[in-house]
Amino acid sequence: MKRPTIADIASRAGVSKVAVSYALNGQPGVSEATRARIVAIADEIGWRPNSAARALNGARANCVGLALCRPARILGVEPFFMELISGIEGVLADRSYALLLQVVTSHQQESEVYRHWWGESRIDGAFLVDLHYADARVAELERLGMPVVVIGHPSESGSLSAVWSDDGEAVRETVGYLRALGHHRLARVAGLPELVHTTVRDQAFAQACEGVAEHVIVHTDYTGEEGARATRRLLSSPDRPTAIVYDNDIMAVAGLSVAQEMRVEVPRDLSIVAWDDSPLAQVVRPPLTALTRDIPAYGAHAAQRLLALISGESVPPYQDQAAVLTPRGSTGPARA
Amino acid sequence: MKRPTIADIASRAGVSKVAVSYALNGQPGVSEATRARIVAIADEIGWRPNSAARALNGARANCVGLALCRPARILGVEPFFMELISGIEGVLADRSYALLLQVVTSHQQESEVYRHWWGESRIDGAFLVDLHYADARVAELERLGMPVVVIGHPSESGSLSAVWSDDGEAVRETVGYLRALGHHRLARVAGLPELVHTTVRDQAFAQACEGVAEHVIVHTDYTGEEGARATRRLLSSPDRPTAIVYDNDIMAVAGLSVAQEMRVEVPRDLSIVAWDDSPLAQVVRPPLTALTRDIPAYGAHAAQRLLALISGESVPPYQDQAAVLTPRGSTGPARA
DNA sequence: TAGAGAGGGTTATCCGGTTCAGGAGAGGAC
DNA sequence: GTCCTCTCCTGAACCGGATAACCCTCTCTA
Repeated sequence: MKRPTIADIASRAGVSKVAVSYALNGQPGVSEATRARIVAIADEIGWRPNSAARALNGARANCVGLALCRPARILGVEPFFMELISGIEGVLADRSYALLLQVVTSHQQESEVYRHWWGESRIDGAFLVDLHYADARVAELERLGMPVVVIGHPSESGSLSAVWSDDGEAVRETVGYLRALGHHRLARVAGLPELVHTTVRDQAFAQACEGVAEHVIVHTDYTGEEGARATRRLLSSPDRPTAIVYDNDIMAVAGLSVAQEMRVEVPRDLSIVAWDDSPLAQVVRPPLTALTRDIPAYGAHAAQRLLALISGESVPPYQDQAAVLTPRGSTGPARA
Repeated sequence: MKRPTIADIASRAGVSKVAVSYALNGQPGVSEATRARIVAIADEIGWRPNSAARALNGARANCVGLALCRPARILGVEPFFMELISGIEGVLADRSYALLLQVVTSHQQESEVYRHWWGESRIDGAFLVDLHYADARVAELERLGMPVVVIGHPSESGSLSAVWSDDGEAVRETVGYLRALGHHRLARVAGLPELVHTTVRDQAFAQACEGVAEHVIVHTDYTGEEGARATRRLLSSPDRPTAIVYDNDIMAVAGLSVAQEMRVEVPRDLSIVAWDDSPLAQVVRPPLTALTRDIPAYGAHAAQRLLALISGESVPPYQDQAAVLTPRGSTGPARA
């Protein structure tokens, strides 16, 4: 009934605990014959190393942490995090690392969670997402001295390693495409203004439009309701935009619905672009032109860096591929 | 630099390790004055109990596991799991339990993950979701003797505790509602047929329609594409249904788009109901009538049961509230 | 004033591994 | 025959807490 320990194996094999430890860890100090015998016994009785006992010897916890600070109702809707997590885990699983997850409601709580996990030796490192400007979490994590990979722009990640992608490039590609289609009045329905990547996109958007197109930016909380409200306001203005770029797909879908409800035909009267592609973008009519990126790969890269960091390597900022535009039915030439 | 231990506190306070242990755990054996002094020192130097050391004493790992066996692209789209997870964590966090998460690609892998975690004393218990008929995982987990709460129908959960909701009731309410609106040809676009809850809903649907309405059931993999394809086929048949019930919201949205693309007006020519409400259901035009349930609460209940199970209590199956119908613009009277 | 009992601490041991400092025995060189 | 080296293995200590058992010092009671 009790879980077998190396002591059990040792007594069965007629050797000491130490020999068993060496044998099972592939260390020198035992003959091949003895090693084989020990391994066979371990297999037979289904031995697994007790992670706590290992961790107690200053070894790693073989676990990394991720705390997400977003309300449940937004987390559920945004495919981003689930895809990111599954990408992260693909890498972790290969190295038998586990992922400790917690959903929190404030940055302060988030810092606390990390402090606890680290203090209790539960994790060897962590990811930090949704970077803000002058983010208190960065300082806090630097103070802890814990290996951390920031998934976000390196300009704000302090001394922490960062994995990021150039959103500016994607914005420029999008604006260029819309301009080529003849659009001169562009709008951007953006996410939370305090997030670094929102500002990065905002600035790139404003810059790309500079002198060649009128532009307006509206900030929201990523929910469909706010996306709908923003769209309604934009489409009600006398010089309404002929193209809108949304910061996520749920808002883009909401915007599409608002357009239809206002008898604004897409893409004839209005072009729509969604940031982050997803099945959702493809099932609506017309299917949404989207900024596609491989989010699981993004997560995988971050996980690789974190593991490298944990094993003592130094990890320079890593720039992942920028999102690319996938044109579909929701964008078309501007009406003359 | 090194993490403080109770030995550090002990030497500072001029007492033994044991006194510190008693003091910090609120056990009798130390005077209030000493306790206060020790707690103050612990606070000051930022002591946290080493979880590994605690776990080594036969104590709990203070951690439970959840392995999800669905492809990333489906996990991302389905708000269900994220909401479930955040509900689970609300309860866990209160008792400083952590959640170990892993996304796997097969049931076999899933069983393995649980075996490893349990064998390594990483977790004290686990959740089992997406129950199949004659599910091998149930037998496997029973064999492990690990506390497990199945989130699914108790008829298939063997000796494991179950938390479930009566999908049959929700189906009957929906069919009743559609019939009252005058619908006589109903369709159900269902999820994976091997899942227990799919069959439960299928049977309840067939039974509720028995003798009072024609009905057809199509199975899919929950993706928008298959939802769209199923809808297209249904709407192309000569005696096409006047109402369709979808097993998730992404398929319902896809179905709505297909209807619009085929010039089938919703709700005039076709009523649509989505299982599981979400912001998505509310942002499309018309907003979708949905079967609403409090998924975070569902997860919270499961977590409460799991913690009870871990602390040795016996936990009878718990039936959560059934989903309730939230009528919106996508359902209306059948045309004469 | 001895004895009982309670309060407040301590020492020793354990949990399941890892690691370090040897030690026994075989084999080789001189 | 002696000394040295190398292989293979062992005892003991340790990681950071929890816990059982015991001990000392008061205080209260008979």
